[in-house]
Amino acid sequence: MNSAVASDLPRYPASVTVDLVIFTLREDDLHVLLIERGNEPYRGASALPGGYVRPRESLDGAALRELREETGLDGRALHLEQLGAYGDPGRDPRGRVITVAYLALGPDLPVPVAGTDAADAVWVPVRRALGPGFGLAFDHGAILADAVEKARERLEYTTVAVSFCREPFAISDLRRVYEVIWGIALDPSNFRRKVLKTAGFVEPTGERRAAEAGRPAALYRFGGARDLYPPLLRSGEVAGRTREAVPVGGA
Amino acid sequence: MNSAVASDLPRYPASVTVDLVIFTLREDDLHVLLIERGNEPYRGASALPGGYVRPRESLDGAALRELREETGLDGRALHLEQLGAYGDPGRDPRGRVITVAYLALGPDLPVPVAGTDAADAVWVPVRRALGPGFGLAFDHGAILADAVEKARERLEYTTVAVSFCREPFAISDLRRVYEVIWGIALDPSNFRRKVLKTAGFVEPTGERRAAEAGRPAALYRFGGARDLYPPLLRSGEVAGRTREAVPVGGA
DNA sequence: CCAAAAGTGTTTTTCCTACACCCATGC
DNA sequence: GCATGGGTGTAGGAAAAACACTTTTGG
Repeated sequence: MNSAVASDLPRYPASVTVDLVIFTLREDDLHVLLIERGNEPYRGASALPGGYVRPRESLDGAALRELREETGLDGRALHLEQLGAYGDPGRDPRGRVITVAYLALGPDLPVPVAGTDAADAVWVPVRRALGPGFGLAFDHGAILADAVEKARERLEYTTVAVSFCREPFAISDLRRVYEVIWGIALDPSNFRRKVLKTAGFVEPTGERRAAEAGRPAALYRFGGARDLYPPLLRSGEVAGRTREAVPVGGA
Repeated sequence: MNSAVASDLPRYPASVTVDLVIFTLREDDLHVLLIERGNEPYRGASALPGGYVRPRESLDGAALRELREETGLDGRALHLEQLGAYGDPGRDPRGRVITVAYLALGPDLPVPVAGTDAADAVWVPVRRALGPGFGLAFDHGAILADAVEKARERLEYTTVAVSFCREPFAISDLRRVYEVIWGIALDPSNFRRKVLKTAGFVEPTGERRAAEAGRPAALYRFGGARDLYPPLLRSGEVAGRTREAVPVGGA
């Protein structure tokens, strides 16, 4: 009640964790890194990687550390942003645990290395992780669904799609990111024009890539721009070529 | 280090608070509700209203309760959404306190009533609260700056601007919301067309409002739509009529 | 009548969409 | 050659921007 003052000593002890939603593209499908829980509660169930925020650690710092521990990757190499805080009273049966969820996006990452914390971590197609009968631990299903929607939205207004591509990449690689995450097919020529016209989205390396089939593709690297202006809106879908979208409850 | 498992008992006790950034428009200026701290630390400094999340309370629930306590208003009447979590180790000298910030938007709200928790709460122009020499407590300056940027962004893609208008309102009232928060002048006729063309943004009441000057304005109420598609982008500024923007470090 | 704000109409420009077509490579 | 994906050209349309103009009120 004395909240307007908020100067009493800290009260109502709780634990604070970070949980990571690490997305990558594997075999033209959106995958999320999940670990299998070895202890109660939810023993044997899959969960998002995460852990406690340490006493002298910032939230971002804890997320970076967990990312390094789980994937062996430097967080500065991939896109990392806060999704939001989740703190429903019943979300952890052990007591009051608030978690701060982070969204991480990276190019086709290596299968987690044995010997690390992430020995039991696996890449799971998001479609399957959100499907019926999968049963993610805690409220991680809701967090994952929010993350998918956030990622879709970020593709519209920012250049984060390049985080999924290893440099150098072709325009079609970038297009595939949009198609897989949005679950729709895009017109290759219009997509290309849009990307090239947006200053700072990509810049040519001058190289080309040997073709599996067809003409070799010119290669690009990230151009440094963060925002997409004007945005690349989801509406521009090609009729009749709709991909299967990851089903998520309406935004 | 055992973070991949994350099944140990809760550790590293911390306190969790919610802080509210409550925005309203007063005299064609964006204002934020601030309280004066009566206790250490930061005694005498201004701070965002907020308080501890109680043991059996959700984060959203705590935000709604604080909002009611601070403003006497029902949170369902205004727009309320989570901004994010802030948890740098040094942000509260008393110990480990993580705060979850919320953004609340409402029409010109009454001056807080004496006798409540908010007796010492006042509306402060955001420009002044962020200006030099104001010195908000804790990291509330950073939270406020983030809130301003978030609000600006929300105006582009959603219909939240109506949250600042008391119904029924004129199109020009709505336009003023955009102009004040974005700090730019908009073309009245183009703005009008855009709003009326967007299905569900506003609907006519049939009434008109007596004019202070000029022709009486037709009145509208909210139309129920949440998203703006296509968005109302900030670029559409009228040259030469730039308003003073609230200065905030680049997005 | 004048000032001021509401509201309409119209032209220009910019961007998106659809789709036809050419290019470069492997087989 | 021909299949396959990369890449260019272009016509049509939707929407935003710029701005001239009309309407309705109070003085």
